Amino acid sequence: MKEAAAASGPGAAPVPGFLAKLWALVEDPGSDDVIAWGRDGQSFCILNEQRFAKELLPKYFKHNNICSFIRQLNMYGFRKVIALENGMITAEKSAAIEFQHPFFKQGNANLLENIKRKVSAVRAEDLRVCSEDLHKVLSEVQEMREQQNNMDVRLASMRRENKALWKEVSALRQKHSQQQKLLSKILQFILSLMSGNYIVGVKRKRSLTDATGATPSKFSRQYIHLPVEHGNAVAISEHDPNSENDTGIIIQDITNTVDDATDGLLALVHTSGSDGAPQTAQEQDLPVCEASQPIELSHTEPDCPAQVADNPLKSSAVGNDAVELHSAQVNAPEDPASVIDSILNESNSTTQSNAFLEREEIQDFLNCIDTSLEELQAMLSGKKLNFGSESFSDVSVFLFAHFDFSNVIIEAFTLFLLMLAFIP
Amino acid sequence: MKEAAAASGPGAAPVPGFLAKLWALVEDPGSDDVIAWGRDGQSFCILNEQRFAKELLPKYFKHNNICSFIRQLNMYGFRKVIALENGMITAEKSAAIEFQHPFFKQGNANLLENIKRKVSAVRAEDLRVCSEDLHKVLSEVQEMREQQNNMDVRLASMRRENKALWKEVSALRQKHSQQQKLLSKILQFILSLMSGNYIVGVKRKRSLTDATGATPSKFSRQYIHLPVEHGNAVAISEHDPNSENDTGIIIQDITNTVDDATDGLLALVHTSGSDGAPQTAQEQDLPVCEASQPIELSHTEPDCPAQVADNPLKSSAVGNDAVELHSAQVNAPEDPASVIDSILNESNSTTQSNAFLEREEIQDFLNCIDTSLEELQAMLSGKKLNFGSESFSDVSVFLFAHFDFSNVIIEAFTLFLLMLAFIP
Amino acid sequence: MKEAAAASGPGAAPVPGFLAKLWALVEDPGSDDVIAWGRDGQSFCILNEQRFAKELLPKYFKHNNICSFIRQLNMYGFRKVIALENGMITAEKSAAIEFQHPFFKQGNANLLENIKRKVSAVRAEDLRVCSEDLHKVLSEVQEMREQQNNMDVRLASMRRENKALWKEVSALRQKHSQQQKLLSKILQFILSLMSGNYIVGVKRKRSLTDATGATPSKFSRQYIHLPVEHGNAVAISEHDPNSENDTGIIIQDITNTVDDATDGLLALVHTSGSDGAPQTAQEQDLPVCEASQPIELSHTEPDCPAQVADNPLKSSAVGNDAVELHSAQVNAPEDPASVIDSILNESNSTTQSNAFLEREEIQDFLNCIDTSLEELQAMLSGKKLNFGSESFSDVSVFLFAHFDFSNVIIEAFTLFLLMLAFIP
DNA sequence: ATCGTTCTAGAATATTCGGCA
DNA sequence: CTGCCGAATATTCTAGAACGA
Repeated sequence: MKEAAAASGPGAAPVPGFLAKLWALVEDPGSDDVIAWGRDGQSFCILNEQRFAKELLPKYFKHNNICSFIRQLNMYGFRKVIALENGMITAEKSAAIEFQHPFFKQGNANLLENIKRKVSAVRAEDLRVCSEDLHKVLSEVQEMREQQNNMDVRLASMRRENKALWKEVSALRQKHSQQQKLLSKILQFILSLMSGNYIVGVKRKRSLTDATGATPSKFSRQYIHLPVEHGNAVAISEHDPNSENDTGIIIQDITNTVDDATDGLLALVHTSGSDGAPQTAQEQDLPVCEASQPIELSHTEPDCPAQVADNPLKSSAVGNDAVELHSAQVNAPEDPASVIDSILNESNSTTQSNAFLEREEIQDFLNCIDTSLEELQAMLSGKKLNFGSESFSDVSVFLFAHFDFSNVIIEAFTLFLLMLAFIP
Repeated sequence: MKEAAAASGPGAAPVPGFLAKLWALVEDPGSDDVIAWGRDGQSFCILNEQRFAKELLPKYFKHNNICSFIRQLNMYGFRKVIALENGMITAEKSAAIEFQHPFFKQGNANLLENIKRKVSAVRAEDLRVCSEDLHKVLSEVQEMREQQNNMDVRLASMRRENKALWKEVSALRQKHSQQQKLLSKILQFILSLMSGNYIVGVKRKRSLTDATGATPSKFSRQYIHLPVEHGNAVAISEHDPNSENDTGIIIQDITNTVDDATDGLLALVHTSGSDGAPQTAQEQDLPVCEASQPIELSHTEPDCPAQVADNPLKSSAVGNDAVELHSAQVNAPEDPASVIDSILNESNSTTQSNAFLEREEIQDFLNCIDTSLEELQAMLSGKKLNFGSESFSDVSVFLFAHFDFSNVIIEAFTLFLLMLAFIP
Repeated sequence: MKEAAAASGPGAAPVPGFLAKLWALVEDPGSDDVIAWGRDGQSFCILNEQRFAKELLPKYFKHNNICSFIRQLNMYGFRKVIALENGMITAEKSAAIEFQHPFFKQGNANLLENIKRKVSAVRAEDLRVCSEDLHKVLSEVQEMREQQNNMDVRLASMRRENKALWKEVSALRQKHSQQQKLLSKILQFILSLMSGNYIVGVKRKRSLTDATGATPSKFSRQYIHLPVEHGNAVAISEHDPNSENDTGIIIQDITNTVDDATDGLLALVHTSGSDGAPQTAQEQDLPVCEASQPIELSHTEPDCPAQVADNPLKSSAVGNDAVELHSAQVNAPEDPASVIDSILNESNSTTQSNAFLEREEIQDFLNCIDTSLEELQAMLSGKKLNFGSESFSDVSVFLFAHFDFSNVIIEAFTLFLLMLAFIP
């Protein structure tokens, strides 16, 4: 009877107790009135539920509950066969219970081993899908959120970095601008030096001529002008479409930052006291305006102390003419000293208008030069030139009183003149 | 019987049929042997399952299945009371089935309305949870999406910023390079000045020698080289490949494009007439081109009018030697003028190689100095020095024909020679 | 009879009980007078509602309510067939009830499985919504994930870019610093030149005095040195609030802080003692400090040598004091020679080492010069030259001891002296 | 750890009720 | 008014889960 499981023999699949018992129950001819094979052995029927539960079940199982039995059936995949007459209200006794399973066929006990007990793996579908996916999504979202925050932080840090970079670049640009200005000044200086040379040369000729006894007064201004102008003029004003600068040799660098307003300030203070020697002082401002327009920063530094080196000119004694001349000229950009001065000063980096030399200033300068030369000529020609130590001293002072190179030339020239004077 | 539900009256909570029937069943004294109140009316018991199912159930429900009945009980929240004696296998048949519910108490029919049928609470729960979570997730996702877009924007803006930064840096680099070149040139200039100083000494000697009446043709090229070129500077037009400017003093600053390595070219053309002759001044414009290109503007200004002032050097008569010499030489690096020229030209926009002076050049320079000194020595030691007026004029030309500093030296030397000549 | 459902066999679609029972009812020939196939088996008709409900329904269902039956029919998608004669109010009682369904055709029991019971759209809705939303969320999340990764990549690339930018900026800063130093040197040089000019003037006085009969031999090289240096050294110390530099010609370059808009301050104070008075030289280093500190990169360039050379200026009387001073001082930037020297040297500190002259080389050069001069001296002294040999030699030394421009002046000055000497 | 038992729940269908167009 | 439908409940079948062996 209960050999179903045992009969399967050793090595065979151990058919669960329930199946074995069920097989035995159904097979047992003695209980056919209670439970028996159904339609051609394709299913089995419990004909008398009452008796089955109370009489048979306890013999095979630990209970007399048909519910438990049915539960087992379901657990093993058996399905109830729905009878048409089920619905009958007046059904009464005929309520037979019929179950079937693909592998529970009369005469095929060997199929039993294919019947497997269900292990809760079904319910997955809906909830699993839903909840699972949902949880997956949730975790994923959380992960992404973290990632996002992370990225946020990185982005912020990069932002800061970038700001710093901008500051750096701005500073660099400013520095560059500063340097450029300096360079420009130096170049101007050198050029003015060179041009000054020329002028001197030209003038010398004249001077010579004049010295010979000509009419110094004839020197038309323009005449001298030209070369001179030319000399400097070398620095020319080409109009930049941007029109930011229009004169002189301009090396302009307009950068972006307003900040750069800072300037190197170089003040030249000359205080040379020399006996009896006239001093020539000359100063000028070289306001270098730089139009800078920063992107966002806007602190303009008014650090430019517009420091004007004043020269008290306590000149005196002989040669004051020269002094006068000197004093007469202002803003002569070509004067190396002033150029240097401006280079050093350069603090006037106010707003825009990188006004180097205004054309008028240049004009003034040129005029100045002319005047100076004329007077020099006059002096030299109408002189008796006795070189006493004093006059000499005067000349020497004149000679070295200036800082710039053009003076050197002038000095040389002067010496030459003196020499000429000496030569009988 | 079935008034349980109906009896509750109108307006009252409509107690479900099952509860009403159950109440009636339990209350019915006639069925107390099958179903009745349990422990003090706190629960009810089915004393005879068999009879209850087959006899009573059909009277109240459309089935005779105790399972269905129990299902309903569970559906309404009734719980089975586990009897101790239940576990016994051989327990007497009287194994009663006992159920209880908080609101199913004997004598308290009014509580029944509190008993609610579970309507797939599970499903509702699940759905609720699902939907809830889902909406949570949705909102979260949406939030993240916004955040992401936000970040996207920020990133893009930073990207733009970075590009601008690159441009800036590039511009700065270029500007720097430009400056470096300029600096290099200036340095070269200064160095050449220094060396020129010496060299001039050498040259002077030769000039003197020649002036003596010797063989002008002996003028070694290099020797004279310097001064001459210098003198006339011999208008040098260096052709900038970019050809934007080729004359005049040009200091060009083209920032933006790295490639164009454009250079400021500064050509100086000096044409000085020889002795006694008035000098023709010739001026040229000094177009200052500044191409400053901000980040995006890209106007390359070809404003440099390639103005080439050529001076056919119609010099003549005396001193033509110098002239000839002049024409002969070009680009002697030691010549200050040429150095300046190159500074201004700056066409050497090679890579970085802020090529100042190559070591060999310096060596040459040193050698030059040595030679100069030696020659100077020689000259000084064996002197006869007779200066003719011609030679003088020549010298004067020589003296002023040049613009650079070396001229100063030359002039000084010349003066010295003159002096020597004067001294009996 | 009961085969409707059962007959479907195992694995077949389990036709719902209602459909099976309905099929059975309609098919059953015994009930054809109550319910039977309609128009050619395309539908079925309930011919006698009363008898059908009261006699047949209970046999198949748990009710005798034709409404419930019809409800089920509707539930399964059956539609009532409206008979034309239905509209008649006085239509005979025999008004049959006719229903039809696309898959309920006589002779095609196999189609039954296609008939689906309508499920409370609610549940479906919920599920659908759930699933729908879930999938939406899923796809969205996925999309965002991609986007995030994308952004991640971009961010990383920008990060790299930024690093490169930092490097660039750093390099630029360094380059700038280098240039600044160079410029500073050049400026110093020029200034020293100018001041040298002055000094020369002073010296001239001395020279004259000396030449008059003093002890020229006292002029040691160093001696001359001092004044010169001093000349520039005048360069004065203005106190920059930033206190980073406090002396001399200062060109300061502070990059990092935008605000501090530090200023290069270059103060030149010339204090030239009057004739015969010793000059006080004072020099200081011009430390150019560049404090650059990026946010995260932390390469602090130790470019700031915090080198403060102070010269207590114990200048005094004539001569040797100066010598002492001299020996005491090294690397006096104000000395043109040293300035140039430093300029040239400075290349070593840069990156690529635009190797100029090595300090030793320069030294060699100087020595060379000295030697040459000595020899020259010797030669000259052995001459008949009217000069006091000594004084001349001295002058020569003076003449060639320096390479810089001040020499030009010095030379001129020397010439002048010579001239004086010549003039009877 | 699998299986068995029991209680409970899920799910589909069934029945009923009520509403709507 | 009635066919159709939503909703609540009922019935049935099956499954989940706890617990014990």
